[in-house]
Parts: sequence; structure tokens; C-alpha cells
Amino acid sequence: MPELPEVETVRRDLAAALAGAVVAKVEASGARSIRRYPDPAPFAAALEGARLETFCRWGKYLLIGLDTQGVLVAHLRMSGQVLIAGSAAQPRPPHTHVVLDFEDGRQLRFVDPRTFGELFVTTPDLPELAGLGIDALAVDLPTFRGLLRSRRARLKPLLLDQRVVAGIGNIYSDEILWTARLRWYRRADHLRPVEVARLHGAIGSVLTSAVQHRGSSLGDAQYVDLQGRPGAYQERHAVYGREGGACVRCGHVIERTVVAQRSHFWCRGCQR
DNA sequence: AAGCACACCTGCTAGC
DNA sequence: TGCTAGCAGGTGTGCT
Repeated sequence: MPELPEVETVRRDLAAALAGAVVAKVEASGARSIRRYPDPAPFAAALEGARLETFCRWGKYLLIGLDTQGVLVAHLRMSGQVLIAGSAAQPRPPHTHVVLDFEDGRQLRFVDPRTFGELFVTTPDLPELAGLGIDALAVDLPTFRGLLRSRRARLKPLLLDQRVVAGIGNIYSDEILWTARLRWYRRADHLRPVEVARLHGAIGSVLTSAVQHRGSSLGDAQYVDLQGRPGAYQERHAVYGREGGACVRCGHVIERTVVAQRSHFWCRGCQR
């Protein structure tokens, strides 16, 4: 589900809602959500009594800095949601696996039907995230050029590779390629300089616009924000999920093909 | 290095 | 109406 814009929306809302909040109690009933811990007690102990101080994001990882020098890391994978509740009395959604109780009575809930997501507490140097590429909203053009120079990978798998640039998933890779007017199978090291610049510009413009519209929620509403509300960027998708529709730029029919075992949506009329 | 197949899960939908 | 196959926003591993 969530890619960079959705995680960034959650990050901003968390910062506004929970800066300074102190964890009173942790309930971790879903073992898979804290799978790095053979036993839930150390996970709870790392959080109980801690004050939430900073709210950062790196790619699709949410990073909450604690006053204990620890960092709570969350990755939502396909179906994870972070929801805030005004009180413990508010009914819990199905598949609520981890609950943080705050001193003021509010709760933060980690809900995840497919249980691919996870939470853990680590040190500020984030050893578990070694190898993750530069954040997609932080990469400048010269750096991006350098990243592509020696890569023989095709553009779609390259954009999805979190070791190169972090934060882009299946929806936004298609929107970025359409915006840059490039086909998925172009090789990174064969792009002309003007095409590299277009791709870099498209990463910035698509992700920034998606953040402004609070991310994309598809029909099954797996992605919702902290308050359970959907995003609005899906209304602006040019290609993703629009198979058979008309390209808003050139009028050709949007096609769907399978690339790297994922659905890929594109326009043969204006993507080269 | 790159690409593929598959694994991890549940839920929803399209098609029979 | 009821069943089943296929599909889903992500990543990790193991194999060519």
C-alpha cells in the first residue's frame, strides 16, 4: 500500500498530534508485527516511559525518535495502518496488532491484515536500514545522474529498487515514468542527459504533488491516514489503474502489462 | 549485476 | 447464491 507520499502524510500528522506524548503502556498481541523480537517484553520495555520527540521518514520507513536515544521504526509494507484513537474505549479495528497507550489516554494503533508490516526499536544510527538508498525527495540531479550512470537496469525495476532511491513503489513508478514520457524498459545507463533530467524532475513533481494531496487510496481503502481518512491523489492518477482509459496527454488507450511480476500501466502514444 | 520465481498473509472481486 | 481463482500499494531470499 503505502509509498513515500502516504508515509509522509502519516509522518506529518503524527508530528502534529503526538510530539511530546509519553508512552504509558505497550500491548503487542501480534507476534509477526514485532517479528524481530522472540519475546514482546523487550519491545514494550524499550517504549514504556519514553517521550516521542522527532518524526522522520526515510523512503517508506517511519522513524520516531525517543527521548531515550532509541528510535521506533515502522514499515507498513502492503496493508499496515497507523491509527490514532482518542481513548482506549474507542473500538479497535480487526487486525490491531500493536497498541501504544499514552499518558493522556490516547492510543496509537498498528493495524495490519496481511501482517507484512513491522515495528522495532533501534539505535539512531539505524543499522537495520544500512543499504537503503537516498530518499527520493532528497536526491539532487547530479547525484541522480551518478546513480544511473553505471546501472544496466530497466527504469521500472530501477525505480522500485529501494537500494538506489528509497520511497517509490508500484503506483508512483508508473506515474513518474508517464510524467517523464519514458517507457519502462529503457536502460538507465542509456538515457540521454535530457531524459535523466526529465526523470529526476518527474520524481520530484509527482511525489510532491501526491504529498500535497495526502497520498493515494485505492478502492479497497487500505491506505488511510491517522484519522482513518483516505487520500485524494488517486483522482489525479494519469495511468495507474486506468487500463483502457484515454491518456490525458495524447488520447491513446492506457495499457496494462506485467513487469517484474507487478502490474505496469503506460501509454504507448507518448512514452518513449 | 540483473532478473526471475516464489514466499510471506488476508481480503476483496470477477467470473463461472 | 456460492465457490474459486486471481489479484493487491512491499520486500527478502535463492537461484540462474
